[in-house]
Amino acid sequence: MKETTLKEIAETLGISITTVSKALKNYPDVSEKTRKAVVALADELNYTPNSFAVNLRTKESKTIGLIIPEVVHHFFSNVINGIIAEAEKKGYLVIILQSNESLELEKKQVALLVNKRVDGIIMSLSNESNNDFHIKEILRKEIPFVQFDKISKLIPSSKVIINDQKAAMEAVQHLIDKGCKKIAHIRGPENPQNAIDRFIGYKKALEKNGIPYDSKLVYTCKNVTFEEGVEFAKQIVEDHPDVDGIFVITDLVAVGVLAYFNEKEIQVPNQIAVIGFSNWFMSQVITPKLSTVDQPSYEMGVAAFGLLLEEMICHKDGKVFVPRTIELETSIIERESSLKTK
Amino acid sequence: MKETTLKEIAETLGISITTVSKALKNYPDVSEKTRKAVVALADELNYTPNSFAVNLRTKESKTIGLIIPEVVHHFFSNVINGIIAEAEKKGYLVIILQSNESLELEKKQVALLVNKRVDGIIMSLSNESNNDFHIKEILRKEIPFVQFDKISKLIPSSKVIINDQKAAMEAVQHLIDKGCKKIAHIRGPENPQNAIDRFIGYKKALEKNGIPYDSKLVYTCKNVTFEEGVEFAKQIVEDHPDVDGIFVITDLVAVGVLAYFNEKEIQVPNQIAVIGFSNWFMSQVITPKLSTVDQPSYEMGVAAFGLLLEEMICHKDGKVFVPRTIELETSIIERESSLKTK
DNA sequence: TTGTAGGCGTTATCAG
DNA sequence: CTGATAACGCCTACAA
Repeated sequence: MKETTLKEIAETLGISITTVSKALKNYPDVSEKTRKAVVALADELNYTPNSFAVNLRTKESKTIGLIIPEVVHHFFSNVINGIIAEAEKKGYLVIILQSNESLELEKKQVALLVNKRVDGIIMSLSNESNNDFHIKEILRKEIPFVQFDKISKLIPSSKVIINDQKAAMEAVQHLIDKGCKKIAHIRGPENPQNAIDRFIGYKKALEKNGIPYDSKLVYTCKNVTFEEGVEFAKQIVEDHPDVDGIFVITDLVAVGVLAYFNEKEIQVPNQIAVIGFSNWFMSQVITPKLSTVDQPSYEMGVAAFGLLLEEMICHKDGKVFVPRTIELETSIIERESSLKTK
Repeated sequence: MKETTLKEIAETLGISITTVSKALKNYPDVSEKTRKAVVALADELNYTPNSFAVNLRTKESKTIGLIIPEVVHHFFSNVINGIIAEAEKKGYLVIILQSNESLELEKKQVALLVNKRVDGIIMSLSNESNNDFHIKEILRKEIPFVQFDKISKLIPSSKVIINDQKAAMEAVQHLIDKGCKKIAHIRGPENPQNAIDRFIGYKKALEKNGIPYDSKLVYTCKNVTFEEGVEFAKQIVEDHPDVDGIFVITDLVAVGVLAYFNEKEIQVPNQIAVIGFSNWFMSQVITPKLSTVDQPSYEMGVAAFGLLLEEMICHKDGKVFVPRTIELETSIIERESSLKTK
């Protein structure tokens, strides 16, 4: 299917390409008559500018890249949703890549996007990733860049985050308020900032309430899976039969914990209360319904694109952009799994 | 950040752009000596071809578009995953758009992708969409095109589907085998082909087993939500207290049904057995665990990209491509919600 | 073996 | 008001 070009319109109308281009872009210095003729013919031939050529001229692709660790993930798919919705409103399309929590893949994907000359990149780091060269390279190339969720504090870019420490503290405080005396923590991997911060929040909450911290009560996920939740739940009741509360890094793992307790008929919340993190849809439909920390995922996507857009505009105008950090509010969602009745 | 170009390399080396280009693409007619010099300098300057220029020359963007009704959806996010993984392997990037089940949005998005000159489009139609002009336009423009899941049979393109009729028949047969005598069906909206086919499968299964079809036992979702599941469950027990089995269009709605039954302490499966469709992750962690039809979502994505790639290659070579349909197998997953004990 | 020239389709500058 | 010309960066006949 041949596409119509400016040249064709110009030739059939017997005028120059320049004039056609101007007419279609409503330049003031085109006579009304020729403008109308051009527009009419363009409509008739269904003319649309060749975006490849426009890209080359303007050095813009009106496309951004998004790299996330996992697509099949309630939190991330909500973020994706926020980003693509907002991007589309502003005339940008979004290329999505999944790093699979692999640093190697992530590096390749950054290279792919840089190569593609996307106008900007939004990213949540893989668990393996940190202050690495490939990320610095994005900044060095002056490509507008926003981090969200799993960020590296060392990278001076805009960020969209929540206050993981505070949220975790509130979650643990919630358990304490409900009467828990000995609280275990199933934490995320060593490296990601949010796992670290939630762990710190857990410790701070204990400290604040005069509960001694015991490192034996902390269990560390490798892959943050349902299965790990099942396994750690088992270990916790075996190792520490007197644990009466668990703060879990994320809902998926917490659901594994509940599954084990259901199977073993361990009473939740009365014997052990459980609170998760993220407020997955799933959490409100399982039995018992899971208490959790609500994290505004869609809004994070919207905010991330907003920051990126600001930076892309500055970049285009040759202005200096000062990175900003947006911190969104979280809230405790109180459900059955933490409502002790005694 | 200025990018290095062929021109720069040529100038610093005092040779022509052509030679540089050839050297980098391993043309045979370049002396080993100059080739090495060029490659060395290119490496040093970190040269990568400007993809905008390459796009313009080759008329290829190595990018495909994907339009789906919902991103935050266990089935679709798995398909996305399959598509982007496979695409990346073959050197393609994927732009994702969400139609939100809106025909209007879908039309705009098709236009966006066509405009962007993606090399191909993969799509699952919105519920409102059918044999519409914007889809025909894709074919008219000879853009490689693959439909999956929610397809229009009238559009002559490649397709990746499951046999919804057969799968639904098997699901209902499963309920009958477990002893259900009066089976209700919560179906999807009127328009989408898969809702129609699952409904037909339901009827056929009844017929095959000599159970009279009763249109009053069929409830039609508008938006296919959890809430509709709750509401229809309520209606079903009120309208037909003797219903002993329900076949539900998809797991999300079925989970709503279970939630209502749990709340009202209606025994599942003994009083009413329930079977869903799609095998969401959620289905295996709720109580009771939901029986369902497993649908190979990741594989659908892989297959869809595979067909698209074939077509894109033919298209580039100017060969004729004959659309193909790949039908993937489904299977019944038997869990607690259909395991009557009497 | 190397280089020249033209073109992909659009946009911007500048002269008429 | 209109148009010629160059440029974006790369690719590829074709000529030298």
